[in-house]
Amino acid sequence: MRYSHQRDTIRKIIYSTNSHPTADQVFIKAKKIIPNISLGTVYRNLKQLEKAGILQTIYDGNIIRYDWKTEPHNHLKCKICGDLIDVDMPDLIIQLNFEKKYKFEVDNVEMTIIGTCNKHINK
Amino acid sequence: MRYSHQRDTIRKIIYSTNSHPTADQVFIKAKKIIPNISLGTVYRNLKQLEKAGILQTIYDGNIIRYDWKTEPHNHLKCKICGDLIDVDMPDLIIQLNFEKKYKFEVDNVEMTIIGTCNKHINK
DNA sequence: TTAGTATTAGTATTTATTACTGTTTATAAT
DNA sequence: ATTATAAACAGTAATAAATACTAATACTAA
Repeated sequence: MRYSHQRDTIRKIIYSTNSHPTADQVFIKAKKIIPNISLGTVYRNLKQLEKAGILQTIYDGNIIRYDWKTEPHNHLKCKICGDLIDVDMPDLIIQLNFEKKYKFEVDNVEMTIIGTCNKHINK
Repeated sequence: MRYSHQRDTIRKIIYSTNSHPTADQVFIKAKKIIPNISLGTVYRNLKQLEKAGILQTIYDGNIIRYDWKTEPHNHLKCKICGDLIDVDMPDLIIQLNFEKKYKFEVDNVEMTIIGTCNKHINK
């Protein structure tokens, strides 16, 4: 993969946040650095970076978000603010259960836990 | 919610399959019963039936599918044939862990386990 | 039976994403 | 350094999923 200023900018945007931005949000940020960058360029590069294992796509309902964290992990989704919070999960227990019970070879587990994050819990 | 032939047909279509159809797949089936049914009608009624708790939406990647099973459950997704297989999950363990660890009030857990289903495993 | 309103079919619009095309740019070889 | 070449680009058009709109239709309570 040849170097390009646009792709590098897009990568840096993803790597500088934990907010799991959408393609459009990346586009908005990228325009502040490269004003005439094209939305198609953003989509194309996000896809390319994913393919290269440099970032990961996550499905938040029916919209696609991008995450620099490529190790397996899952998300807590706040129903109030919509924030996605990264969590590490011991998938192994689940994995083993299903392989036996359903004769199903597990590759990975996509999990979103929906609820209320600590910002909205008054203790 | 007032009776309508269209809505009842749509409900019956969902309730007669375990294939978790998309809105478009429901539309195709519905047209065989009501040839001039509109796609908008299908979308509107699926949404209405979901709101009424009569069916459930599930996110398969970034596409929306519909399921008559409204009790909490999760899915195994076969990467080869794309089939979604219903599974019951003891969510409670996960739920309790996250509530303590992240101060996060869990409502529900959306989980898809991706891998290979038993149709493709030659034993 | 009728009045009132939810629902409909059909169409237009919106939103997210991908495809296309002529131009630009990174980079390897001269 | 110059050039050749293919990757990448901006800009635009096209596609697909879902929603919004509107005049006509059809439930259902009175």
